[in-house]
Amino acid sequence: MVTLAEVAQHAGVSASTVSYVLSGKRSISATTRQRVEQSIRELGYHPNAGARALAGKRSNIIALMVPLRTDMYVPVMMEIALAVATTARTHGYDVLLLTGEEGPDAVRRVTGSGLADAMILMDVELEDERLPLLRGTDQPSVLIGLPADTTGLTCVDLDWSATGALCVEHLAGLGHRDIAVIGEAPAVYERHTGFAERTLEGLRARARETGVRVLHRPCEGGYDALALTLARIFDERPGTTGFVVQNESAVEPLLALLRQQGRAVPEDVSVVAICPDQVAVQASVRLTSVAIPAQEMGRHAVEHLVAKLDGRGGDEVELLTPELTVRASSGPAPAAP
Amino acid sequence: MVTLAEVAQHAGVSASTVSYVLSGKRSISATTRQRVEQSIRELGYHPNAGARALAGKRSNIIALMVPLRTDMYVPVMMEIALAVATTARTHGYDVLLLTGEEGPDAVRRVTGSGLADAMILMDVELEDERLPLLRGTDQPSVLIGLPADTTGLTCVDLDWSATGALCVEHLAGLGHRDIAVIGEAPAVYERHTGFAERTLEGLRARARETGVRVLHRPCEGGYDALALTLARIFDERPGTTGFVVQNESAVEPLLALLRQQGRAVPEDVSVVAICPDQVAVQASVRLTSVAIPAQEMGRHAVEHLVAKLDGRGGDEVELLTPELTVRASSGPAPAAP
DNA sequence: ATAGGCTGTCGAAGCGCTTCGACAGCATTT
DNA sequence: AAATGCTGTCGAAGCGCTTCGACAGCCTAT
Repeated sequence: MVTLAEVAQHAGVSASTVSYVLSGKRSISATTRQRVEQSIRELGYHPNAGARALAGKRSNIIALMVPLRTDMYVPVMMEIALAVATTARTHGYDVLLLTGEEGPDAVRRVTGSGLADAMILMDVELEDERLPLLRGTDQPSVLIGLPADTTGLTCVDLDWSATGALCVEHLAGLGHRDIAVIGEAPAVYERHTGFAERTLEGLRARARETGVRVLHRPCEGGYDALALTLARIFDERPGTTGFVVQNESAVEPLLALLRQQGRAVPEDVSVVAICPDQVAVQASVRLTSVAIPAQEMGRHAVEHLVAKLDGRGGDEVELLTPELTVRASSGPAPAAP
Repeated sequence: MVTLAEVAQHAGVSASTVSYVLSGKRSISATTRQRVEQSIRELGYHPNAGARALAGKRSNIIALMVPLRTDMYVPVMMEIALAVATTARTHGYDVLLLTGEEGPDAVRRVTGSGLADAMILMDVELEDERLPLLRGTDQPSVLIGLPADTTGLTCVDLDWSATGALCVEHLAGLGHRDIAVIGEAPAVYERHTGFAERTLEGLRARARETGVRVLHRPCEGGYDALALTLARIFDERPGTTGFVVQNESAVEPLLALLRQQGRAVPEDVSVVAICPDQVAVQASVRLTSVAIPAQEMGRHAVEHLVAKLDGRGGDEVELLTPELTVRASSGPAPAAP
C-alpha cells in the first residue's frame, strides 16, 4: 500500500507538501504540483481513509438511515437512496447505509465514533424518537420527511399537504362531488408517518373549501384487500365518482376492479394517483398523478447537508411543490343520474 | 468527545488495558474488566472509527455496490441491500453504499484507501469489467450473481438455470407443449446479465428433454409493450398454452390482457412467474412462481465475506436451489381442440 | 528455597495523515 | 541599502487507537 511519505520521497518533496497539493489549502508552485501529481499517478496512490479521518477530524462519509420495513414505496426509497449516493459522490462524500432497525442507537454509534460527518434520515415519523438525539448533537443532519416539530432541524420533503389539496382541486374542478381516498396500509397511519397524515389533512381542507365530500380508507395492497375496501366505499357512498390513491400496490387492483364492475375510467369514475411517474405511465390506464420526486428529494437532502458541513446555511425546511400531470384516468364527472 | 485515554484515567488503568478489554485479545481480570466497562458506560465512550481503522488496519466496513439502473427488480435489489446491511451489523460491520456508476474506479478507490475491508458486488455481468480488479487484489469480495468465469471468485446466486428448468418442468408436467417466455427488457440481455441468460439456457435445455417448444421474447414492462409482445407471440404460436414470466412489470399486464382476450387462467393458459413471493401473492391471480430469495442472497453473501475476513473459507460458488410454489395460475393444459 | 511458568498490566512505538509555526528566498517598498 | 511582505516549502507534533515486548507478582514443580 502506497503512503503519502512514499509519494513525497518519489517526488523529492516533503510529506506536508504532498498533503497541501492534495488539499489545496496552501499555495504550491506549478512545477512542484505537477511533479507531485505525476508521482501520485505513477505510484497509484490513494490516501488512507482512516488516517485522514483521524488527522483531519472528518471522515467524508454521510450516513443514510433507511427504513427496514418494506410496507410502502420501496422503489421510492431505493431511488432516494441512489440519488443520495450519487449526489454525495459529486461532493466527495461516501454513503454509509444504516437500517432503521438500530433506531436511536445507530445515531449514537455513528455520532460517537466519528464514523460519519453527517446523517440523512428517511421515513421520519411525526414524533420520531431519534429527533432529540439529533437536536442534542452538533453533527449536521437532514431529514427526508417532516416531523411535527421542526425546530432546530433541516427537512426536505414533498409538500404533502399541497399534494392532497392538488388532487382534490383537480377532481373538484372536473365536477366531482364525492371522492374516496385509498390510503396506505393502516400500520402506516398508526405509526404517524408524516406524509400520510399531511396528505389527508391538505386534502380535507381543500375539500371543505370546494364543497367536496371525502371518504378515507387505509388499505393494504393487493387485490383481495382492495376488493373489500372498494365494496365498502361504494356501499357507504354509492355516488363516489373520484378516487385519490396513495398506495402503489393498490393502483392496479383498483383499475382492474373498476373495469370488472363495469365502471369506465375516466367516463364513470376518475382516478388520481400519488406515485412515481413510472408507475403512472405503466399502469393499464395512463394515470393522472402527482409525482413523488424521489431523486430530487435525495439530491436536495445531500445539498443541504453539504452546505451545513461547509458552514453555509442553517436549519431550514424545504417543501417541494407538487405537480399534477393530467393523463387518461381523470375526466369530467358524469352527469347526475 | 470521549477518548480511550479518558476512559483509562477514569478507570485507573492504562490505555492498553482498556483496549484489551474492548478487543478481548488478552486476558483481563474480572474486576478490572468490570471497572473499565463501568467507566465506558458512565462516560458514554465510543471508539473513534478513524483511529481504529488506522491502527488496526481494518475499517469494519463492507462496501456494497448496487446497480444504478432501475430497469429491473428494484424491490429485489433493495431487499438484498437491506439484508446485507442488517446481516453485516450482526457481525460488527457497517455497509458503505456504492453505486455502479463509478464502475471499476470505485473498486480501486475503496481498495486503495482502505475505506472498506471487503466488497459485495451486485448486478454482475457475464464479462464484468470489475472482475480483473477483484482478482488482482487481496481484498476479499463476494459477487451476487454469476459471471462467465468464476475462477478465483466467490459468488452467491439463485441457480437460475435450475430455475428455468423448474418452470418448464412444471408446465411440461401439466401437459403444456408450447410455451412462451416473457423476459426482461432487451437491454438486460444486451449487456449479458447472467441471470437472464442462464434462466433461458436452463429452460431451453429442459424443454428439449421434455419435448416442449419454447418461444422467448424480451419485453419492456407496461401494458403497451406487453400487448405488442403478446400479440406477436400468439401470432407466431397460436397454440401457446403456457407462459413463463421473468419480468415483474409484465406480470400484471399479462394477466389483464389474457383476461381481456377471454383466455382464462389457468383453464386456457397457465402462467409461471419468476418473482418475489410478495408479487406472486398480490397479483390479480395468485401466481404459481419461483421465488427470488433476495434476503437469503444478501445474508449468504455477507456470511461468505465474513468467513473470508476471518481467514476461514475460500473461493466458492454457492447456488441457491430454486423452489416452485404452485398457486392458482397454473393447471393442466387444455385438451387439443 | 529456587527456578520456571502463568497472568494481568503497563509503556512506548507507530499506523498515515493534517496542520501549525518557522523560515529561506525573492520582490517590493522606503 | 535596509526593512518589509510574500510565496513556497519543510519539520514536527499530534489525532486516538492497537499491539508488542517487558515485567511484576504469584503459583507450581523440583
